[in-house]
Amino acid sequence: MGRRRALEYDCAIRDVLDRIGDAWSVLVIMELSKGPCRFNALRRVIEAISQRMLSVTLRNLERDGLVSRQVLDTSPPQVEYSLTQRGASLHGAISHLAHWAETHQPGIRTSRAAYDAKEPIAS
Amino acid sequence: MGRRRALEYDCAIRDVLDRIGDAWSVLVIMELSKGPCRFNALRRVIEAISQRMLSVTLRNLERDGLVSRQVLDTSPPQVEYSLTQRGASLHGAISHLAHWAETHQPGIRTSRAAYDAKEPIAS
DNA sequence: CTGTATCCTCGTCGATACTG
DNA sequence: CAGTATCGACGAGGATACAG
Repeated sequence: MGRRRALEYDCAIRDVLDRIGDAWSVLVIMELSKGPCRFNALRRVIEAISQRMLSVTLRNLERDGLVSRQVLDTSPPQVEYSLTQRGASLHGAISHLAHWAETHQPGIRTSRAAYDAKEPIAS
Repeated sequence: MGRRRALEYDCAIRDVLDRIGDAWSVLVIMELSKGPCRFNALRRVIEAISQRMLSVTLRNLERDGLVSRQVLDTSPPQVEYSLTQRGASLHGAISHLAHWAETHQPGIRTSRAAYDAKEPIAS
């Protein structure tokens, strides 16, 4: 799955990062945390995602029991995705990290700018 | 910097995940949280990492002000890396996620096994 | 010891076309 | 509407060689 396993070192955290470290999983989780959503509705909200990646991302999340997939018996058939309890729990944990990120983002941006200023693109 | 930016959507959290979502940053932070460490010492601890990736990872962490680089005036010259306060703070946030991971890993493994059992490798 | 530069492989993802 | 299959392009990263 994805990139080569780093080590046995800290399996648990790596498992999670392998899942949410990718570009889209977090966005999907964030969106689903607002409530259930159908496939194409998600596509519209997360504009930049390709059909393939949304499909892959949802399947992986479902596989880990973070998202549940409910086929609605309508015509044409619709599929509704929603966070499971575990998914909601992960959303909470992510929020914690997101809070850290928001708190420290200004400082990080400053650090980056300072660093880049000293190492001028090295052409 | 890795992959294409997803969206403006949730910049802060994406910034962090772009940094720690990769295979090595978390391991480096974990290791440095135990105390300062030199380049090759890190290499030995994180066996699977290539020289190049350790270098790249450390530089990125330094750029974000998460790790500080201290050149020791010895012969031959040595370089000691350590977590900054911000880095230590991030380590705390990661630990929170790691705790979630450890708590839920058994359930996730179970879910995966159940899922995979239903979708037999499709060869 | 602590890196950087180059090359090359291999996985990842977007585009496209097609199915239920 | 909700996907899957195939293909091709791109880029991350390992190996290696070299530099300070």
